[in-house]
Amino acid sequence: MSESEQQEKYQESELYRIRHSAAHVMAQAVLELMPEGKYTIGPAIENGFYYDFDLPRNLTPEDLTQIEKRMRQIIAGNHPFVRKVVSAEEARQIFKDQPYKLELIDGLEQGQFDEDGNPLESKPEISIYSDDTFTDLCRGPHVETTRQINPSAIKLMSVAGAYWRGDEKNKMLQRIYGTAWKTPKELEQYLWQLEEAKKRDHRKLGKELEIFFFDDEVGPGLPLWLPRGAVMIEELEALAKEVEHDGGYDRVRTPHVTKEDLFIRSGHLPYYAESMYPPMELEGVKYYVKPMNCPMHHKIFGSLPRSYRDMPVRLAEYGTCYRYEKSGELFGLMRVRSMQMNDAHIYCSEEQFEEEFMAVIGLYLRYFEIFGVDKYVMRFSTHHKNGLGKKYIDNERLWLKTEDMVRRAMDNGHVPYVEVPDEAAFYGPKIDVQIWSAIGREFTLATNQVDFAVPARFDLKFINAKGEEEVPLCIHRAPLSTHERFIGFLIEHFAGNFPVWLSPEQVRLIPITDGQNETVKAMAKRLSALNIRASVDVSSSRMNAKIRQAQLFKIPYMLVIGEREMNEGTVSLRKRDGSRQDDLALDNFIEMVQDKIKSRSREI
RNA sequence: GCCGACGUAGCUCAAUACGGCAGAGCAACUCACUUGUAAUGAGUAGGUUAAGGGUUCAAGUCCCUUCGUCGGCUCCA
Repeated sequence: MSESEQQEKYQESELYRIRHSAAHVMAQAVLELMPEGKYTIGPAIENGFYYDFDLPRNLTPEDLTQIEKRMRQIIAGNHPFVRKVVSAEEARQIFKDQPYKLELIDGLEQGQFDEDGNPLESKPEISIYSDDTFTDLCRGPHVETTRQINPSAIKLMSVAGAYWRGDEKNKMLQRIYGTAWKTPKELEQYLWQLEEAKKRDHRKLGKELEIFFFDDEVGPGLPLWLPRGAVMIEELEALAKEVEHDGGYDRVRTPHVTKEDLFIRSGHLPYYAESMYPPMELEGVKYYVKPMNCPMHHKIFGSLPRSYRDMPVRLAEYGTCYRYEKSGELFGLMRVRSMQMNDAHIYCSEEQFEEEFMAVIGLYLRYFEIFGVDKYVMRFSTHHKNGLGKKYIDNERLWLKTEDMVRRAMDNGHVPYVEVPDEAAFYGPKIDVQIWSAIGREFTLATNQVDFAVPARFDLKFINAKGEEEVPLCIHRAPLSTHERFIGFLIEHFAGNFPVWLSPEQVRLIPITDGQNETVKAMAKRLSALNIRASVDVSSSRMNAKIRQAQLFKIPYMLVIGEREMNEGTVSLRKRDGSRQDDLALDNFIEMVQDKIKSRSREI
C-alpha cells in the first residue's frame, strides 16, 4: 500500500474521526478560557491530533489540565456534530472575527488550499461543522456526537510553537498536542509505548553505556566518542570496507577544508551557505570546512583520463563533514554538526545506471539483513517545476529524464517505493530510506541521490566506445548514513543489546574469589590475542555485584570462574539474556564466540 | 533561527503552593569480608546550585542577560 493510500484509509477510519472531533472539542475549551484567542487549524495526526491557536498569553501546564477537564464536560454533553455547506460569503460572515479562517476561506475559494493548508487539486465546497457552542471551518468527517469520544481515552500531551502555515516568516502560534483512542486501554498502551521508547533513547543509553557524550565547552552538536563508541565506529567501518570491496569500490581520502572556489563551482554555496560553518580567510583566500565530500570526489574522478573501459568508477570514503545546523535543530546523535559519512560516488554511463542503481539498493538490503531491519520504505523525492531555477537546477528535460530512469530502475527491480514530490536535492532526484527501529520509531538513514548536473560543472567526462566525450552520471550514496545517526539508531533498535560483533565489550570474566584472579587474567589475555574484546573484573566487589555490573553494561557474555573451573580449565558461561551453561571448556567457548563474530550473528 | 519548558555532587533525584544552615541513594576512595550467577558491611571524600548581573538583612528558590539541554516549528546537500 502506498503512503497516500494508507493516509486515505486512516482518514476514513473511526479513530481519525474521533481525533479530529477531539481537536474541535479542545478548541472550544481553549476559546472558553481565552475568548479573544484566534483559532487556526486542527487536524488529526498519527496517534492523536493538534490545534494551533493565536492566543493573548502563553499556555501553561495548568491550563492544559483545565482544558482537558473542560473537554470531558463538553464530551459528556453529548452534542451532535452538524455539517453545513456554505458559500464563501456566508463563511466570511461566520468567521468575520477570525483572520486565519478568512485566509483559509480565500484559499478554498480559489481552490488553492484546504482548511489544513494543504495544496488542492480542485475547488472544494466549503463546509462548516458545529457542536455545542463551537463552529469550525472543516471538511470533516466527524463522529456523530461528542459522546463517541471516550473521555477516559484522551490526553493532552504538550504545548509547542508552530509557524502559521509552517512558514518561518509567519507568526509563531501555540500548538497543543493531544492523543485520543477508542478505549482507556489503548491510551494506556500508547503511553506505555512512549515510556518504553524513553528507556531506549540513545541519549540516555549512550551515556549509561559510555558510548558518547556532549560537552558544553566542546560545543553543541559535536559528540565526543568514548572508547566503547570508537569500537563500534571501527566495526561499522570494517563492515563497510568489506561490503564496498565486494562491490568494486575504491577508497579515497580527502581534506577537511577547501577553498571557496570549489563550492562555487559545485553550486553548493548559494544553496547551503547558511548551514555551512563560516569561511576562514588566509592570505586573502576563503576556505570552508567541508559540509560534504562530493566536490572532492569529483576532482579525483577528473584527475585522470577516463575510458568507458574504466567505468563505472566508484569512490568511497568515510568522510568527516561539518554542517552548521541551526541550534534548535540539534538532536542527540541524530542531528549533529560534526559527522562521518558512509559516502561514495559512483560515476557511470547512462547505460550502466540501472545496474549501478540496483547494486546500491542491494547494499541497503544487505545491511538491513545484518541489522535486522524488516520494515522500511524507499522515499523517492522528485522535483517540482515551481522550484526550477530556485530550489533546483533549471533543466526540466534532464529532471524528467533522470526521474524516469530512477522510476524505471525501481519498477524493474520490484523495489517498493513512495514518490514524494518537491523534495529532491538541487542537483537531482533522491531516494531516502525510511526505516523503523524495533520499537517502531522512525528514522531516515540511508540516502542516495542521482546527480545529472554537477559532473558537468566539473567538466567530468569519459571517452565512450565511439570515441566521443561523454559526461558521466553520478550516484551519491550513503547506505550507513553517518556514524552519528546510525549508531544512534542502533542503540535504540537494539536497546543497547548489540550483536556480539558490534558489542564494545564482548566478554567479561568474573572470578568468584581473589584466588582466581590470575587464572582469569590469563584467560582474558588469550581471548584478547584472538581479537575477542574481553576484560576482567578483579575489583573487591562480590561476584553477584560483578554480574550485575556486567549485566547493566549489556555485555553479551560473562564467564564466571571459581575454584572448580580454575582446576578443570572450564568456565561457567552466563549470557546477557540470563541463560547459563556450566562446565564449558574455554576452547569451546572461544570457538562459539568466534563463529558469532565472524557471521555477524544477531543471536548471542 | 523561532515558541515554550528545564539546568542542584560523576549518575538519579530531594531541599515544605510562600526566599531562612544544600541533602539522600548509587558510583568513587579506604578498611574489613573471600563470597557460586542482577547490588556484603562500615567509614571517607565529593557543591562558587550552568555562567554573569540585579532585588533583599538573607536567593537553589524572585528579576534580567548569556550558555546549554529537552518538546515542537522551520531546515536537513
